[in-house]
Amino acid sequence: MQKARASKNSPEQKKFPDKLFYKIGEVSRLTKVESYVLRYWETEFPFLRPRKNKSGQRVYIRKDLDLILRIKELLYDQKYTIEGVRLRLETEGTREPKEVQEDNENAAISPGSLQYIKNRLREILQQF
Amino acid sequence: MQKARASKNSPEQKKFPDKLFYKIGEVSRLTKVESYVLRYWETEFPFLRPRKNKSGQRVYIRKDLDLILRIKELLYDQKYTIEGVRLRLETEGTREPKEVQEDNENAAISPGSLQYIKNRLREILQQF
DNA sequence: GCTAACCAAGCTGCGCTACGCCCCGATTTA
DNA sequence: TAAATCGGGGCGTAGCGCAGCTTGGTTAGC
Repeated sequence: MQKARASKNSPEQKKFPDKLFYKIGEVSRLTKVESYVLRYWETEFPFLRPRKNKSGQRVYIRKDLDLILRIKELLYDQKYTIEGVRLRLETEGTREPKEVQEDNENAAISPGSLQYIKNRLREILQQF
Repeated sequence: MQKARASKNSPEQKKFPDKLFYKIGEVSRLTKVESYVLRYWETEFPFLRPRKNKSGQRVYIRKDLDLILRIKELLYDQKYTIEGVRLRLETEGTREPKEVQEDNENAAISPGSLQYIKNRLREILQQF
């Protein structure tokens, strides 16, 4: 009952101070991701491109923070590659979980024929 | 109506020749994964460890082929890291083990000979 | 004086890949 | 039937290339 995957109004949202803009240092502290990693991610994720102010400093907004946390989770917890994260986040709006039900194990001898079994037995014996 | 009969051999299943054992070269051809990659995966995925026959050659079974295709999809399509695939497959296996129903289709075979063959089969399988 | 920007170069280890030797099984020869 | 030959796998391991940071150097704003 505690958490339901950090959505729009989850209590976890509270941990970010209520301000409109964040500089890279703040973002780094809040998300526990080093500044240089944030700068690097920018080169890898086209959808993580904060604006810059007059003097060229990055200006992050709340949405960026959520995105950063999501990337962090996919990369470090779920262990996707950067490309995997990119793929996944780009197609995330497309809600299609693709539930592929695994087949059961039908490995063994099922068809009811003595001849069938004997053939398989020979096959096995050839292994030796 | 016809689904009752088609359950065991779904269309996808047909792509593998119907045999019990495969050598690494065959597996490589069937799954389109190089032999040396298969050997490498063995060092990374504890659940992909084919038996070896007397001469030390790997002996894969059908279940391994399915597993290999699954790994391939996670690695190359979804772009997980190897560790990510491992995590995912290890927790995925914690589903329902699915009770295996068996031995009720043997009516046509004379009970005596079937039992003999099964015993012999087990005996052989122990050799691996 | 701290923080940020940019760029280049360096580092680590993941995920193969190449290499050299060995063995199996089919065919030939005796 | 056995022995000999031989080519196409199969084996394990060392080496390699690049993904993903990480560091260092320099310049500039608050």
